[in-house]
Amino acid sequence: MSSSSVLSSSPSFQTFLDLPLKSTPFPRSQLLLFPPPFYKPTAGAVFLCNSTPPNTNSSPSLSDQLHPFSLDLLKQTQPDTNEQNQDNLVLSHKPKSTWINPSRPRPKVLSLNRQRRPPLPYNPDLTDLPRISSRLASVGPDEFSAVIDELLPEPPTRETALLILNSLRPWQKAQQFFLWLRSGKFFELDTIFYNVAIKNLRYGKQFDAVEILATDMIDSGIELDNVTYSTIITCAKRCSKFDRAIHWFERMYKTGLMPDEVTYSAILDVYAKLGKVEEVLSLYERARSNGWIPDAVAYSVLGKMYGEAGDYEGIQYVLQEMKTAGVEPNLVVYNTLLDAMGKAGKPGLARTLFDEMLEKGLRPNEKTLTALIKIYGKARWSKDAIELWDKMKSNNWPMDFILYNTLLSMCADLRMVKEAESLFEDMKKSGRCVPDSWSYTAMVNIYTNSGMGDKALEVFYSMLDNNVEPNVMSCTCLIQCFGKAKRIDDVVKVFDVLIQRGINPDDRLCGCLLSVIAVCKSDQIVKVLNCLTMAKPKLVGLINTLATDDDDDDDDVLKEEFRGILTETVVESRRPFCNCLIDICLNQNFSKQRAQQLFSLGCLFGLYPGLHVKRDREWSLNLRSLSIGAACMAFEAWMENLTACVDKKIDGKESLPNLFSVHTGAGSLKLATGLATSFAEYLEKSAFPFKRSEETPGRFVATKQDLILWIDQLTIQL
DNA sequence: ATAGGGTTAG
Repeated sequence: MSSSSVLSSSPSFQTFLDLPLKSTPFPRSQLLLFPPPFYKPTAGAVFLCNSTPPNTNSSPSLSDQLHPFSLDLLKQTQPDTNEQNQDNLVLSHKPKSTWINPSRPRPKVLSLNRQRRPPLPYNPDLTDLPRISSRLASVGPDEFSAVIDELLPEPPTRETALLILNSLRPWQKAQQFFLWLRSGKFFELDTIFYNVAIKNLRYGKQFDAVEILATDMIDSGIELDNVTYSTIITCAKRCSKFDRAIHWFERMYKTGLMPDEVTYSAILDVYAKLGKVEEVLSLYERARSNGWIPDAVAYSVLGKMYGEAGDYEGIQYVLQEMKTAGVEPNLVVYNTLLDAMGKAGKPGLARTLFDEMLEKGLRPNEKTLTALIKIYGKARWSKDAIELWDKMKSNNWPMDFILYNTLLSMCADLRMVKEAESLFEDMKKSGRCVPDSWSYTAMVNIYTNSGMGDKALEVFYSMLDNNVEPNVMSCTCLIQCFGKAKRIDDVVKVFDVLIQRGINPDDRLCGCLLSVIAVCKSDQIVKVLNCLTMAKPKLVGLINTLATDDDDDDDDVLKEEFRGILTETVVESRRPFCNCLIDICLNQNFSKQRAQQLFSLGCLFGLYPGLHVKRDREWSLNLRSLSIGAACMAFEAWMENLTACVDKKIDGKESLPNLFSVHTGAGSLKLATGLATSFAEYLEKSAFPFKRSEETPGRFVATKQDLILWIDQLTIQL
């Protein structure tokens, strides 16, 4: 999971727990350290003339100059209405495309001409090359030097050396060969040699070595050109050293070299990967006003960025910009935008885009189809998914193992058991794709989702027989399934396999074990607790604390113990932990007070955001994503609150809304039994005045009158 | 067959 979603999912949690904040890749102040461009200013680049020479930090940076520019844009496109202002704010970041061709020319940020490659000289002694290459490819690191000497008794020509260098993998060989060439001094190693060497190091993600080479170039006075910079920047990006990528980009301006569009798109992608949408847009617009006609690659970068942000308006903006610039989307752009549409939750528009792409005569590839299948699966559009699958077969569109696995996962989500089985057979017969742990896990998932535990176990064992390493998810699915079926011995059996195989039980799996403990009979609990002791002993300790009645002053003990566990738990498992622990307290007859304490700690730690919604006419309680026990605790706490509210406002009842509602959700395919049913049962057993809504499944309502009447009765009873 | 940028699965 990405760090940004960790940050955004529960901000308040971090405050309370004093979690170490996941730091952004580098501080904003560094991000804004663009170089002071000191290249010869073009006409109209007035403010650039005033910038001081390089190597001082006091001059206005390019981004300082860009910053007000983006603020200007914000002002120009300020939304004129205040409805949906959240969405419009996003829109307002996107400049209108009429921006090109402004009255005053803007200072240059990129060169409109790509760096050209000199034509290659004809080289007659390339005939030996295959022999040399294949030999070097097969030789181990220890003999490498000796084999080079043997294969190249005569110094190679410059061209042969370049060809060999280019073909060497892994990076250690390329590095060795490069050093051999350098020490041999057969000819001067120019920029091209360094560029090829850097590219090879990039394959091996050796960014430190890349920087050493680049520094070496600088020290030796070898020119760094656009190819050098774009390779360094993309290497930094692939190694997640975004600050270094920006450092080298800045250095270009400092040394007076203009990036061309390749380098420029590379840096756009760096900012995009950092989620710096505004910076990307400023750079994009700035280059546009320089007369840049971006190509498909640049638009793919923009599209991907908006996809990651789930920003539908942004995707539309990209499409519009392409039209304005007269750029036709190619297959990659379509693939990116389709995926982006999926991430923005727009399956219908993805389908339309796909149709448009077909109409243009483009043939989808594996990635296109993977994106679409994922979207249809997520949207639960089984009809469209099956239709697409038929089309894939009849058009003989390409399949790869990722697409197979995506199809299998979709079948699991949509409970398409038959289809999954035939796909799985297809895959085995295809000859090209061998089922991997992902495929087997999808099959396990399919069977466990449908309650077919024995079938799932069968697939699980066939995975082991085929020497495919099971992953933790397959174990989690099985444990969940057997837990629901109260087959505790099978739960333990699966857990044992996991331990034997040395698979690390992750937080999800521990959450699953907790949920098993919540539902199993008391004489079975110890078996599961034994598993949990191996997986996460602290949770067993916490359960012991919960089993002990609170003697008034150990409130903080529980709080600190729980906090300690949550701090080291991944975000997406924190709420499930709390849910399950509450269920354990209630189902295993620990004191109810413990369940209440857990719930309020959960609220304190920000695990249950957005529980209450107050509108003028209706106050509601959103119990979706709570377990039944947690839902009851939340509901009772809410009722207590409402009672206090009504009592306080005894003279001003008009400030209360007319309607109160509780939402449990109707229960998706995945949670077939659903919270709604359990909550309805709970309400029936209690005297609370809420009734099931006739119109909306998963909704329970009470009027203000109901509530006041109920409270009055309570008072009389007391 | 000799150097650079973008797209695929819980």
